[in-house]
Amino acid sequence: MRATTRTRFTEEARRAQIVAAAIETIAELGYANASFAQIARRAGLSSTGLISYHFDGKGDLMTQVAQEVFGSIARHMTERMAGVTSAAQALETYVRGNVQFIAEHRSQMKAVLEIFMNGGVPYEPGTELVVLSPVEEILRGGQEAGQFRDFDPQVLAAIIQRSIDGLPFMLETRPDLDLDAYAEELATTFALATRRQAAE
Amino acid sequence: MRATTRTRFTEEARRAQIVAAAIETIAELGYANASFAQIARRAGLSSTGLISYHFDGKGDLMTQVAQEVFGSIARHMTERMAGVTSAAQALETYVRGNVQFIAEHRSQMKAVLEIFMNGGVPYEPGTELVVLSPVEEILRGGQEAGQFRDFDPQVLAAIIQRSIDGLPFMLETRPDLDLDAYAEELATTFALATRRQAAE
Amino acid sequence: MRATTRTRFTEEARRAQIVAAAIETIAELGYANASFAQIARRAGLSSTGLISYHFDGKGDLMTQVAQEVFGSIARHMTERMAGVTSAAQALETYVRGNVQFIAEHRSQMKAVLEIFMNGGVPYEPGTELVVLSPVEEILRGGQEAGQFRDFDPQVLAAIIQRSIDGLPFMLETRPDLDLDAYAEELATTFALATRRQAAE
Amino acid sequence: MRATTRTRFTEEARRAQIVAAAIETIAELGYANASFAQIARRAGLSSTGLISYHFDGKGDLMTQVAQEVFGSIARHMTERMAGVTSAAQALETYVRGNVQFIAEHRSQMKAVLEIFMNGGVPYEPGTELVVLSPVEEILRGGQEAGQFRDFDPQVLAAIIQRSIDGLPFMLETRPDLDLDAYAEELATTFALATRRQAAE
DNA sequence: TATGAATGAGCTTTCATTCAT
DNA sequence: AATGAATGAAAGCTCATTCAT
Repeated sequence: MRATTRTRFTEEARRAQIVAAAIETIAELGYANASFAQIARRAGLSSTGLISYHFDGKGDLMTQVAQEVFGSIARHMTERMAGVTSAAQALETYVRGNVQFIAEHRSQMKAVLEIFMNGGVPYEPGTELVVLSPVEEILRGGQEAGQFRDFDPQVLAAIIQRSIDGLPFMLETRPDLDLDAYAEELATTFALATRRQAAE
Repeated sequence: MRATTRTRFTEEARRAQIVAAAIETIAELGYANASFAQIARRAGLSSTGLISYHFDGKGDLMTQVAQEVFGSIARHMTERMAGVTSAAQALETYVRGNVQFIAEHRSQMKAVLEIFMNGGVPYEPGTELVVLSPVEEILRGGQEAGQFRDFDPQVLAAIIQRSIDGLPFMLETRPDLDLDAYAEELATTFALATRRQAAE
Repeated sequence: MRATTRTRFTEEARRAQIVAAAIETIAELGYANASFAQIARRAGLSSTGLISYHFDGKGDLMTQVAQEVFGSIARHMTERMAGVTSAAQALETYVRGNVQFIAEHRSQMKAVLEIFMNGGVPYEPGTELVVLSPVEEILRGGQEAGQFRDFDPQVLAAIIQRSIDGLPFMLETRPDLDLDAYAEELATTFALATRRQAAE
Repeated sequence: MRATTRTRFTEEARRAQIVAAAIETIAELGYANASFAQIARRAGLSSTGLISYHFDGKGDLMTQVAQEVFGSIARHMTERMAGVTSAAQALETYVRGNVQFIAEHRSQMKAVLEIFMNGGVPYEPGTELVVLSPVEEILRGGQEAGQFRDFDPQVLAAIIQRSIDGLPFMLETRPDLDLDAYAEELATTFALATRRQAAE
């Protein structure tokens, strides 16, 4: 019994270690250059075969990387979104929370964006990796409660989400970007863009 | 109409054909899978060597693709931006013009974005491919003229440009998206986000 | 004796086998035609990729070939040069020893000469592959000891070394050349060419 | 008639021009890198196809290069060997004449040696490119006339010829080599090595 | 005679994956 | 569970040669 447990733990530890190395590799070299050889080197593995052994192909590894990061974000955001009441507050919290997470996990975000940009996650029907953006729900809620103006929630959600996802790229160009100011700018912009208008 | 005759191509015609095939290939398979073999297949070439014969390596081909598309955009936008007077009008024209161009050249835009996302264009000093985003200039001009509120022009420019660049990807998920409505939504959003506020 | 068993090779054994196959290939086809494909065929490898796997490029393989052969020569000659006293004796021993080695390792010598003729060994500063010709030292020593006549040691060294290096090529034209006679002829020739002259 | 003559002249002029460009190319880049593309570039041709048109393959071109150079040497040497009487004088004249020719035609010699080293001249039975070395004849004549000591003429001829052929390589290492001194050294060396010995 | 586009084979190298141990 | 040697496909690129014009 014990042995099995220990084995199981080791297995998972290995997988986690490989996932971490993959994140590091992709963030550093880009998706295109993130070969198993590079990942193995960073993980201190003696063979790329070990990656194939623990993961069902490259697509599987990338899926695990994405899930790992999305899990982190979800946990991070769930905490912050807890006591929120109004839609405006929810939107601001969402934006600020995301910016903060990205600031603290640059490599992870870079990696997961690289993977998505390159179609690294194989699409399997029924295996929805990403839940529909929570932004859209927030926006829809705000409209139903009469707090937000009339707009297409899907479009505005896309705008907001892409602003957030653009941060890692902006950080490459401007590594010393003031992240509080950036969050502030985003929050203001989307507050103005969503609030009910005086003339309405 | 497509002649199957074994026509002898002139250099320029072949280059144009290969560039077109490259755009098609990248739009269809993504940058990572756009190998010379795939491009040659789509162009009906007997050998990948012909691509190397006409272009000075893969980087050169990608540069040509980018220049071809950017040239198109530039011509398209120059026309539309001609009679613009106010900063607000400039911004709206810019957004609508871009959306229209993307709508009419989905593959081209997809291709050029894939290339840039993957660093497919080799950087040569002095060969600035892209002019600094005109959006930032518009925003800065609007602020100086007292037409726009106070914000970081670089940040807002990034938000706006990314909203526009996101369209090709959105079109993959929602191919029947109402593009006029999309443009309208973008124009409204950024008008609200940039205009001087009453309370200010 | 040659086992056809699909034996698993150890790294070093494979490398040695590939080096041997490379020597065979170069000796047979010349440096220009000694492609990885040809070498792999002679080594019974399923893929040229295996050579890239074991060696860091073609230059590395060629360097290994050269080192292998030079190591052999060095060991062979070190033995023979042991008890030598006079310069004349040293020169004769050097010539005879080299001829004997070449006679017994025709392919190796052919290969290494092809490699050097074609610049197959990439030059890395600090990695001196070949020691400066010992012939020159012998000649210089003989002059200083008053045993040899006055001549430019560098020029005569070049003549002597090229006579020796020419043997593999001569063996191709005359495979049944009497090597003892050849060595004898060389020894005599250079003895006469170097000794102090009566009239001097 | 005229037209034919003119045409024929043009044809030959082209061939000569290509041969000259080939020599230049090989001397500059080495045999391995002397592609038709490089040769065409140096000849100012618009197409490599023109080389294939004028020569029956790469081997043929290389043969023509070799013949061109050998013709030059032959003319150069025939002149100098004219009034020679004794074998010793013939040998000295041969050595000095060759050194002089090499000094004045470094590129040609480099090229022809590169070609031979790399087997660039295809062997066709009956098409003996090189006449048996004149050195051997000189040596044999000297022995028959009782002017030279007893040795294997073929071996000594090889030694002498290789000393001469080694000059272009030596010139690469020591471009400012004193060629008169070199010729002197060679002449002395082989005079000593061939003359009848006192004790004999 | 000359052009230059096209061909197809060849090159070295990298890759994810498999498999005996 | 882990190793590391082996595989075979694919990559970008260069080459000598062919051929319609």
